[in-house]
Amino acid sequence: MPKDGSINRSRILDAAQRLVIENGFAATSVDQVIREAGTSKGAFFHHFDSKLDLGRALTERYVAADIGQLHWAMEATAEVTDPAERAVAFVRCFEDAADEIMSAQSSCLYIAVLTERQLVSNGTADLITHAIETWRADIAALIRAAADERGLDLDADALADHVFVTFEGAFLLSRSTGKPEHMRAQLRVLRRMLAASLGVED
Amino acid sequence: MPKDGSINRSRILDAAQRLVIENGFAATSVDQVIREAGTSKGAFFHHFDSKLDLGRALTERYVAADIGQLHWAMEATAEVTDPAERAVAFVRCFEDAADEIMSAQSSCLYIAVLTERQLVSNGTADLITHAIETWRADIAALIRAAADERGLDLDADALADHVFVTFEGAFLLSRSTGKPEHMRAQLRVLRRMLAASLGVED
DNA sequence: TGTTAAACAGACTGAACGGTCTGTTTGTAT
DNA sequence: ATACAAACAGACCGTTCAGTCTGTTTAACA
Repeated sequence: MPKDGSINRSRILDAAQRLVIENGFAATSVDQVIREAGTSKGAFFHHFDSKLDLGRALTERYVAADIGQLHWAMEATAEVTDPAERAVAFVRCFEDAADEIMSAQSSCLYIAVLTERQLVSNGTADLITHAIETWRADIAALIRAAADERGLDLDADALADHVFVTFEGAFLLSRSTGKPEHMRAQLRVLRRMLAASLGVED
Repeated sequence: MPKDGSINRSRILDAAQRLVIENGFAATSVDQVIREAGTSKGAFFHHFDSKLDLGRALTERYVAADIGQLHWAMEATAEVTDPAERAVAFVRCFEDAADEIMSAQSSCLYIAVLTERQLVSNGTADLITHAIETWRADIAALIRAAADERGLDLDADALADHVFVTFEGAFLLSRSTGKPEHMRAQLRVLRRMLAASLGVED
């Protein structure tokens, strides 16, 4: 048996993720990735069939981490029994973590992937859609419960999707202005608007 | 004097805009653009110094149209005297126009531009930031007036930015899922949350 | 300790890229 | 008519790209 290739594979993915988020997918070359990862062409094409396959693998890993964050915030607010209050607390989780998130990554991989037509039409975007639907299902369940309890009439699915929308929109706003603090501000706006919509006072 | 080059220049910009929004900037080649525009390399580099210069020109034109839409919606709601109600009506303008917007363009040029590092660091992103700030100023003025009248404590600038955030986030949501109807749904969510925040009843 | 197959290195290739250059067309002003 | 400069066409060039190919290294197991 040979040596463990997963370490090198991870290094390639790490380097590629940084480069793709910063420069875009098409603007990132395989040579750049292997240079940054300190490896070779042979290693790269041993682990990935093609550059598009790298994009898919990159997205797969990113989606898993993304869904991990969803579950983390859900568990962190499990103690809050009232669903409306929990929904607000859920958003507050990310608001509190916003600065940390933005220092770890200046933008989001999803934006780079969804920009590239090749990745959208080869099924990589479907992985992102799966993440979106997972977030939607969990959050909409909270919102539906809150709406039932409080007799509110609202589109739970669309409201749930607005969390994703706020994240991605705020990433773009931060990227354009060069001000990462927009993420925190936008999550705060979302939380306060959500609280107002669900009738939760601050 | 020679013939009018602005027609050809516009055709190049039109073709480039479609291709860049659909495929991304780096993934769009100059040859593709001139083929689609039915012109030549000579014409292209007569009108634009480089591919990056095309990106800048593309963004300049797009920003002008974007600010045009802002002004259109402001004028269309000029009759509404109450600032809070006008802010809600302003969002409703775009909600009503959502399907039309999405059939004209499946995504937003800003996303493609902000994905590309070269365009962010060469100043093209600053043009987008100018659009963002123009929207912010106009909308925040409405919100501040509404907040004053109704004694509300809220971050008018961040709330105003959330319109941009919702647009861009919804573009990405639509792009990933392949469902343009998300734009309308997200603008509806924004309108209803904004109404709840400002104390405007539907 | 020799065998084996995965892991890796790096020179190489053909195609595609952005950009250049030379020459031709176009319309207007004289 | 002719001069002229902007508008345009397309062959061409050096570079970079994704991907290939040949050979070497690595570590578990017989």
